[in-house]
Amino acid sequence: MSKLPSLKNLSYLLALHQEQNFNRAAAECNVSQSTLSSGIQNLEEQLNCQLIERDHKSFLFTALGEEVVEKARDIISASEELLHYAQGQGNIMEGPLRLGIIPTIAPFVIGELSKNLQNKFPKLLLQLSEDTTQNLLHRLRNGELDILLLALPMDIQGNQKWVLGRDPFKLVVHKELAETVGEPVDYDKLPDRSIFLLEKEHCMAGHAVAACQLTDSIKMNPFTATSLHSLVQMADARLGATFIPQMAIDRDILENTDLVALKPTGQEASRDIGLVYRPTTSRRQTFRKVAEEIARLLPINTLN
Amino acid sequence: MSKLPSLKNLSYLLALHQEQNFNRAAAECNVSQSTLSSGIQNLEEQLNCQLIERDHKSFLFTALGEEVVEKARDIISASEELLHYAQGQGNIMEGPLRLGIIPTIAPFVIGELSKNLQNKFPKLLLQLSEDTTQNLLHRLRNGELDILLLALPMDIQGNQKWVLGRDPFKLVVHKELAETVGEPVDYDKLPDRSIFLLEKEHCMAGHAVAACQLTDSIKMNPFTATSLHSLVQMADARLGATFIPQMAIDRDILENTDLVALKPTGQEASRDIGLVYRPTTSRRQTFRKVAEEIARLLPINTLN
DNA sequence: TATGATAATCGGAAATACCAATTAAAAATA
DNA sequence: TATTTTTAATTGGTATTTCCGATTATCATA
Repeated sequence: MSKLPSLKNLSYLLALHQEQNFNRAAAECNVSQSTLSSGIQNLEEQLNCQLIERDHKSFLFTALGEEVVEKARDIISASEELLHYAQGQGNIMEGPLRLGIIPTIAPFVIGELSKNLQNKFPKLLLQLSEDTTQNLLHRLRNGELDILLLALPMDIQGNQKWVLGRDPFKLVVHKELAETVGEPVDYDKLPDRSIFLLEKEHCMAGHAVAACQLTDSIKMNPFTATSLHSLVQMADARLGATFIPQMAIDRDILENTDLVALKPTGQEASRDIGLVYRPTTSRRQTFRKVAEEIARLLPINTLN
Repeated sequence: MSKLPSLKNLSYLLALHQEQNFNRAAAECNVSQSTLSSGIQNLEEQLNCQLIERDHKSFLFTALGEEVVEKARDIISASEELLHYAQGQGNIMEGPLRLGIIPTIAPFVIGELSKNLQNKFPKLLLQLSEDTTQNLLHRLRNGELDILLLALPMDIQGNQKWVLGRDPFKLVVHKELAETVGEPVDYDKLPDRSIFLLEKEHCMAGHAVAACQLTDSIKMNPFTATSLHSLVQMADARLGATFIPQMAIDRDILENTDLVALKPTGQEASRDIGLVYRPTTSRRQTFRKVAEEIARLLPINTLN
């Protein structure tokens, strides 16, 4: 049986894949360029296959090389986890935890969440990162993040998830408009193009439309906002109505406005909130405890 | 950041855990005893924790050591998989696949299965192993086996599963008894203590009792058999009736007997057949293709 | 008390990992 | 076009690590 590749060489390969440049990758690994170069050659020899196509000046990862990178990532991160685990004397709630959250959830949970985690697991080092669903999924794949807090349904690619709970949508309008619209909401009473939503990079626009059965309605305004807070300001300026998730209202996003929240049409006008992680992780237990903490903060907790 | 442990030292630890003896473990790894000894010490230093308690003469793995062994196993096997994968130029249906099957399934699928896999994936090296559910689960944990074909429901511990299909139970009686019993079966027409089952090491006894709603019936005979073929012989000798899964009947287990198969009472008198694997595996795609092949051989295929 | 088995330790030899300097080739710039 | 810069591979030498055989220390047991 041939010898296993060394973790060192695998980490060289990962750095090279990330930097796409031998010098920068070598610097990243704190070794000389020649060391990294021969490390890669060594690896190719051991694996008995071509990982990168040399182009005399530059290079390109082969298809096989890309796949080896994927697998190497899992091995390296499992090894890092083993190291942390052992150094923490087996305490799984210790060390860094890199959590990615989408912008329509983050501001309404991170305060309470980090406070609670800090209390219960003082050695856990929560590192938050706010980004769009697509970017977060990419960074999860990279190994740059450990878990993601997303709104579902969503294509989570090869990953696994727990559904933590549900977050109802409310139609938010100026109080002077509330009576005209009624409750539950009758969209026909709203002027055309008077519903404002987030730009489509945010999944919330789609979720709200689907959950509230508003597909292709002429009621939607083509102008889109980039944050829930902007939407609230637009509604407060009587430009129209909008959908705001319950968790934002619970955190007083409507304070100091003249807005009211109405229950939209549709039995279950809500989005699901889920925690997403790589199927190859070996930190399920850690993630699970975090999942429980997050679920307790949601308007409707559906975690087992 | 501290240095990652080397795969070599991790494999020394695994060998030591398996052999529980430095000399044998060293032989296993093809290194000297001193090398293995210092490898372990080295590892403890790097991980900054005690993995084994030295007792001046012998030793014992600490709780933390046991857990590190678990995690190390995953890392080593992921590395071996990477090696195989790369050496096979990325062909996931290549190299050894160690499949464990329980005795009440094995004889009725392995013939067709190995033939079909051989045709479709000639480079796949299927290594079969027949054992009880409990032993198989233990060997899966060990890394001694890759996947298990089991009857469900069953506590599969921390593992993951796919349900491949369903296998109905039939009540098998001598043809001279068939008319008395009727169809669907009226158990009251059977004499007391006339139903024979497998010994309780086999999960099938429990599954049959549950599926056919026979709990604690006085109809059961306390004498138990060790194989389905014995049960068939006993029924053929008019000692009583028994339950036989459809897949066995499909493979002509009743040939050259005077037995008939009757539909038992109960809407869904059947067992589920599932494929079980470690959650940390990185060979899901390979396993999935095997799952599809197995599902095609079952009486009722329920795999997506 | 001797014997055998065990794991740790020690010293030296072999293998390797690493670096700095150099080379070679292409790209960017003058 | 000539020069400079950037890039990865190669080379040769050094430092480090790994490994082995021999030895030691400890215990169980004959």
